[in-house]
Amino acid sequence: MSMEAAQPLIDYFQKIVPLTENEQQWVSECFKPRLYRKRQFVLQEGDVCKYFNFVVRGCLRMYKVDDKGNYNTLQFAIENQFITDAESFYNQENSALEIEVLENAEILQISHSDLLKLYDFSPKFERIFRIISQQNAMFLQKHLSQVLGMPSGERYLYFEQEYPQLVGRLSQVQIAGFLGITSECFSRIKLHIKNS
Amino acid sequence: MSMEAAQPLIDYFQKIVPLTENEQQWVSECFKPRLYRKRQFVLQEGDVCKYFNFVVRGCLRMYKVDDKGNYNTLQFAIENQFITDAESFYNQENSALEIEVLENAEILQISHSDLLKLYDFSPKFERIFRIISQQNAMFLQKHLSQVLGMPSGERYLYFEQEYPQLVGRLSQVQIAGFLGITSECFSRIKLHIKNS
DNA sequence: TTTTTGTCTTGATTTATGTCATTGCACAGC
DNA sequence: GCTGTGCAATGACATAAATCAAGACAAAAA
Repeated sequence: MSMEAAQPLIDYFQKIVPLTENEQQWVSECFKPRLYRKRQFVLQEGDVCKYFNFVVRGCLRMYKVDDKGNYNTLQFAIENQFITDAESFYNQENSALEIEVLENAEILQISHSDLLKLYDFSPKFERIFRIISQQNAMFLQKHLSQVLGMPSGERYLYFEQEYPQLVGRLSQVQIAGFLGITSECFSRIKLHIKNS
Repeated sequence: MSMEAAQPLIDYFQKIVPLTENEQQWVSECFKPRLYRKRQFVLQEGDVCKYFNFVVRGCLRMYKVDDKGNYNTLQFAIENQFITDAESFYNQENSALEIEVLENAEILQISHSDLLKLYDFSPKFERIFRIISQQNAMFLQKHLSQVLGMPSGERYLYFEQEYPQLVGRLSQVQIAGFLGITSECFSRIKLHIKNS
């Protein structure tokens, strides 16, 4: 694959720390582009999460299926976002989650061992992935604080406000799974809020 | 304060990456020990989270108070654990959360600017805090996947299994706040599970 | 000792949400 | 044109959980 496949990711990194030609070269070599179609899986339950994923284009979701078959969604990812089961990837152990493609997607993937090589090649990558991990933790912390104990009406408003670019792109069922409510409940809340 | 105040933290770091004498010295100087009494606050809503906190001894919780006055708890922290409002600390903006001391505690605190100095002093600290951030993200991801859409019975079992060392140390109200349920519900669930 | 305080339990009731079933609609494929 | 498919809306009903209230109990304070 040509060098420019990794360009969106290199641009992303450069906003954090400028990279030398050589470092950019390493990024291009370590991150492999891959195309996925809608409904395919980047990660399936029981498998090890082999790659740290960067979305160049498309849309994905990561969720846990519970006993009743509900899709409890932890995260969506669109252009210029990362999506990875942190626990499975860093510990290289079997995952309890799935990552599914919602819209045909182009992904840049780095393996665990290649990421370790990248860290050793330049401390800049340590910094970049420290910051990415921090941002990931911030996102999870914010989301947790919103869904924990909040009534469904507030969760709906929070989603609309926090992720306006996702509202038109996802189905109600998908958003509901992210907020920990059913799609029927979601539908009723929408009606209730418009009327108030 | 004497040099050995930071020793538990240095030991913690050494398990990730061995440190030179000089690096240990920097840790001792950047992290300031502070004593807190039960019911005091390390962070109050509306303030900026000035410090990244490491618990040497004691017990703390971080929570968001909602409209109804519930304590929606994101995290507990005991010996050898970190507790910080990531969003407020990294962005140095006002916090929506509080960090409260549940048992008299000894904390090691580093300011945001001192942490940046530490990063610039040695890339080892980039690595250490990358790994700490990863662990934090893993914890949050796991907790989110458990409380999102899971019935209260399963949340209870999950807590007992995942945090046995906390069960005897926290009150039911405190655990319930972490699981996103009321203490009455928690009490009934306990009864129900023993009988089955 | 008695009082106070906090925690847990238990019951009665209300409320929010889930569940199940049905309908309508838009869209893709034949 | 149909026909299937997926998604959203809505109604009827069931159920889980919150709420409100009371009482038991233990530990700490007076």
